[in-house]
Amino acid sequence: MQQDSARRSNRDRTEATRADLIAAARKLFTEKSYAETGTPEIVAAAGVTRGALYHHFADKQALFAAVVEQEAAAVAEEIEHASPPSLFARDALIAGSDAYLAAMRAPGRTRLLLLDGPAVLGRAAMDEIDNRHGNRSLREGLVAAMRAQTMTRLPAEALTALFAAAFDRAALAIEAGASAEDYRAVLMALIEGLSPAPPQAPRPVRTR
Amino acid sequence: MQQDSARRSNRDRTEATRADLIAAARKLFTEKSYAETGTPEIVAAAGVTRGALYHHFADKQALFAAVVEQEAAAVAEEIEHASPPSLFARDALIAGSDAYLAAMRAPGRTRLLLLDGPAVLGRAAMDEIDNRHGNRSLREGLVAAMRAQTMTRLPAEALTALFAAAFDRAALAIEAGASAEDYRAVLMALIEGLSPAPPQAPRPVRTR
DNA sequence: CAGATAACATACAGTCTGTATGCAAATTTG
DNA sequence: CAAATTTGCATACAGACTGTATGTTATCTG
Repeated sequence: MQQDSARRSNRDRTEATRADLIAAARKLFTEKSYAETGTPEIVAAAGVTRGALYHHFADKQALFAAVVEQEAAAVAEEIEHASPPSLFARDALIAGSDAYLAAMRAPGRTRLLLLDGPAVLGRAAMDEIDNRHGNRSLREGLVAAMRAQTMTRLPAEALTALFAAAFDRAALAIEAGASAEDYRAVLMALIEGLSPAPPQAPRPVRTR
Repeated sequence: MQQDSARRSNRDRTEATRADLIAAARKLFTEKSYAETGTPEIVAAAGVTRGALYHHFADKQALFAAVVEQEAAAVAEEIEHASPPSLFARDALIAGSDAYLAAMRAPGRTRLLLLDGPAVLGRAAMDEIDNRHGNRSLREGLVAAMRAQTMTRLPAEALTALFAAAFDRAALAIEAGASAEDYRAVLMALIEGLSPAPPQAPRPVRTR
């Protein structure tokens, strides 16, 4: 009768405490910064001790990486949920853009994913995470737009990265209080600029 | 005869040790990251003690801010030096772009200015620094291009920020080993995309 | 149902940051 | 120009944090 909680399998225990740690860390990392959040505070919020943390994660960075991974997945999921994939290429791009900017309004997300993430894990690691989640749809959208609308043929990798960077900066600016419409307008103009289809003007692309 | 070094005015001393501290910090912050560089190491390299550091700077962040400020100024100076301001709007933009990408190849600069800077000081503070230095010419170039070539009329603030973000990401990618030509091509295409007036010779260039 | 192993908690060592204190050189002041 | 004061900086200290080592209990295995 006192064995209610003791009847947990080892795997369940691991899974539960890992989830608790990630959840507590996520809350704190989005409220404060990575540097300002100490492991004692995290484990206290999770209801365990630092022993548990260092049993499940190599170090503080590894826990942070798990949080980032989860949050990036959440953003990607929100986007996918908000933008039905069966639209015309450019419409899908626009819908995805708005969904991304909306998703990044969740408190602390910009700092977690756009400031602390790159600084703590490095740009390469963040690229890897992004490519596994959100950027995939962006890249596909851009490639589709390029293909469908004779968008200027450009290296997909670089194009995706630069657009992602612009979206990221827009999210940061909007959170800082800048005009969301201004940034949205510029983003749309950038997309539009690469899709010279509407008027069938001869579009020379001087790259050098 | 033993008073050679003691014959320094107070202001000279301050200036000298401040410069020594910033130089030592710059070297270490570009070799390692902000978090990995401790104040004991910095003061040792500068030949002073931590007492001097905390006498001249409020905290480690303030010293870091001074380093960032100086480095941003150096980048801006390199750009200005490399791109004569008396060219046609778009040519000036292109020259400035290349100069920026070249300047950011200095070891550790991308991490200092593009990763640690925003994370440690915040995006707002970095924007303030950027606007005081490098971004000014970018903004002016964009505005000039908009004006001269009937470039799509867009909010200058947002346009500048998003282009700056794209350039930043390009610098990071190039340093990470990505194809500089690919990124350059995309950047040029983005600029081109906003200038619907074809120059003169529409010769399509293979960018890939 | 022992023995091994996994999931923790506790204790410890090392390092770092920021502050407080002390002292000598420089500057100011009467 | 001597006394008082301020400045520049070194040393000493307090608190906190990270990662590791050790111990203990619960689970899994043969």
